[in-house]
Amino acid sequence: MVLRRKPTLTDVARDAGISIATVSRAMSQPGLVQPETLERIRQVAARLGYVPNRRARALVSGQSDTIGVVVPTLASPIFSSTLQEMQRAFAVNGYQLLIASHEYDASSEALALGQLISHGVDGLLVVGAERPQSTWAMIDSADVPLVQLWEGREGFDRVLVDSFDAGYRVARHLLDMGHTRISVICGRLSNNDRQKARVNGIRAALEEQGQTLARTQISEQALTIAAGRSGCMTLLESVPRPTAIIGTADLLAIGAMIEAQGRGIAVPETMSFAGIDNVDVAAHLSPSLTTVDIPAASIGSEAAALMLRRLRAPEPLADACVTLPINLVVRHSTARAPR
Amino acid sequence: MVLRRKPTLTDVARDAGISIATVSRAMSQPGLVQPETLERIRQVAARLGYVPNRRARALVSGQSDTIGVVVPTLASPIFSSTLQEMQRAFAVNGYQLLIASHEYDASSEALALGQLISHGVDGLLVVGAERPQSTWAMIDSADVPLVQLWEGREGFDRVLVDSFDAGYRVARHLLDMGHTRISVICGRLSNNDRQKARVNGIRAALEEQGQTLARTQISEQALTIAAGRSGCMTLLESVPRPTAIIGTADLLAIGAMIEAQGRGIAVPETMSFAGIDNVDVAAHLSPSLTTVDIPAASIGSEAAALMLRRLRAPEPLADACVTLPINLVVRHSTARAPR
DNA sequence: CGTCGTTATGTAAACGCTTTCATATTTGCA
DNA sequence: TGCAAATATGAAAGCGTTTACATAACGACG
Repeated sequence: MVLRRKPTLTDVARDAGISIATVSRAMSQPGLVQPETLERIRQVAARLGYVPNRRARALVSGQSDTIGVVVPTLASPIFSSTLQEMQRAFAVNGYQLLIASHEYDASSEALALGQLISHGVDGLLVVGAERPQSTWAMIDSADVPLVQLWEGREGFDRVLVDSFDAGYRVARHLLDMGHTRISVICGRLSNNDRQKARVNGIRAALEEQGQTLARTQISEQALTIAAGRSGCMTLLESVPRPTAIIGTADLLAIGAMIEAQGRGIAVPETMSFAGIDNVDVAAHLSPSLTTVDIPAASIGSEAAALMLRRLRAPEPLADACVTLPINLVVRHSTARAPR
Repeated sequence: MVLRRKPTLTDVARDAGISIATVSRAMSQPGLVQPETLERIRQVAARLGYVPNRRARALVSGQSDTIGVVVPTLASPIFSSTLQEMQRAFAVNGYQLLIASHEYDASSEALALGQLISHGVDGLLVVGAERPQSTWAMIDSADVPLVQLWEGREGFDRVLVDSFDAGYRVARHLLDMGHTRISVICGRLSNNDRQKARVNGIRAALEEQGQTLARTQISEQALTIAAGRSGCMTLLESVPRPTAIIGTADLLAIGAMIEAQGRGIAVPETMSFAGIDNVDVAAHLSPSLTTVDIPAASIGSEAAALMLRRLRAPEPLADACVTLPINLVVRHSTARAPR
């Protein structure tokens, strides 16, 4: 009784003694077929286990009900929550997400984008604006709606978060507390304009106070807790020792703080620690981590909303630009600088 | 100069003064066309910005180079790392991942699976084996290779992790340390056979020692740190107070431990805490968290390997079953029970 | 009672590609 | 030189849908 081949419109049509056009209409525009015919078709379809083939539908209609997303990595609490929200918003509207990641490698990203385009996605979501000219050219010629996340260039929709400001604010907070020796642990800067902007924001705040951010005050690391620890180890060796360390991602700050505590350094009395992201665990650490809240989930839902709006609009739209607010969350890992 | 329509094989063929069949061959089996013709075709294709349309290719070849994955949630460190590895393994082999999540809702899962199937994925990856008969029927009739993750029923490939044993081992560890009042914070049990198995494992270990696991010793919560805290609050009220709390997910255990510490309870001297998962942060907490390591990333790569093997095999294969080892990681959040 | 909308259904042409089969054209070898 | 085998290309038939366009049946209306 096992069918080797999946039933098609033709199979249903034959069994129902009717033409495939009518069956097709019964599936997509039920109003157009007579109620009793409709009923018969539905029964046959159910009996055969007919499932419409979206590839064929996509081929003729030009719509695939599929959205492509390219993120740097899936293994990050930030991108996870963005994706989670995005997936939810799109699923509700009948879209599936084709997800790719590239581990901060420009050519992997280009490859992934090319594949997604050739899969015929109805829309494309990308993180950041920094990519080779050739990749942009590919996106342009694909003629597919694009929404940029976090950072974005003009000409396409974008959901922005001011990473520079995030860096600026957290640095400013520490400066206001009287810190004059602030060091930074950041993620790999290449192909990561968010990390760059955060560091630049910190630098701007420091320079505003006549301070500088020397190379020796920066440790570039992978984005893990363990890397935060090792970054902290390095920075602790500099003389004079910093009174505050900013991790440009919470995981880095968390690692750094833990490392310092492990060495008997009192946090925040002797040294302050602050991050950016506001990941789940930050609020629960001891001491709880001062950080800048990045609304990762909202980025996902806003981006989805923008994309859906564009997909539904019959004529071309001017590109939209939504900037989401960020907030300094002062907790207990930062305090006035010791004298 | 902007092309409104994407160039097709026909466009390339016309410009190169050649038939579409040859162009098609030039794209997929370059060996079959004369070097100079090939060169000419390549130039025209490049000039036109031709990208093959995979939907059309999929329609005729029956292969979409697309793999569907359905996970309970994207916002979990565990599933994230599984997905990350999976995505990498598949990308290397030219496959794209269509990812859906269902938030532990059976009907959402069925919907997602239906959509993936109708998209014509070449393979399907699912978490767990617990789903309604109708969903299984759909999977069966789709006639698509399936790999099950974490738990799985016979008849399909599966990459297993013994969740029961994970629960058993962590409970056993506490029992061996002399604990007699062990309470549990677990995730929502409905539609989550991993959580169920972990709890059952714990129960089995307890009963082996003549103990029981009463309803009042279990707190069912969402899978977040905050939920772990609130679960801990509840359990602390029971009299006599437990001497050890197991979180059936690290996030729960972490939240619980933090809550207890916040109330001035000495960990592990007065109370022990243990989790399951071995998330990144577990090793870095103070005290570091005793837990059971679940090889989430390996699950992803193993599953991908199984799927790729099946996709490449010309004839049907017997279903494979890989069980990945789990390991109790004893750290500093557990100690002998106080007298 | 013939003409005109309606309404329900059928016919057939795409959509962009792969692939079989047929048709040259070239090469190898007796 | 002749014939088979190998090589390169083309013509055309799908793959499973959607969707004009055509057709048929049926009242309604003048």
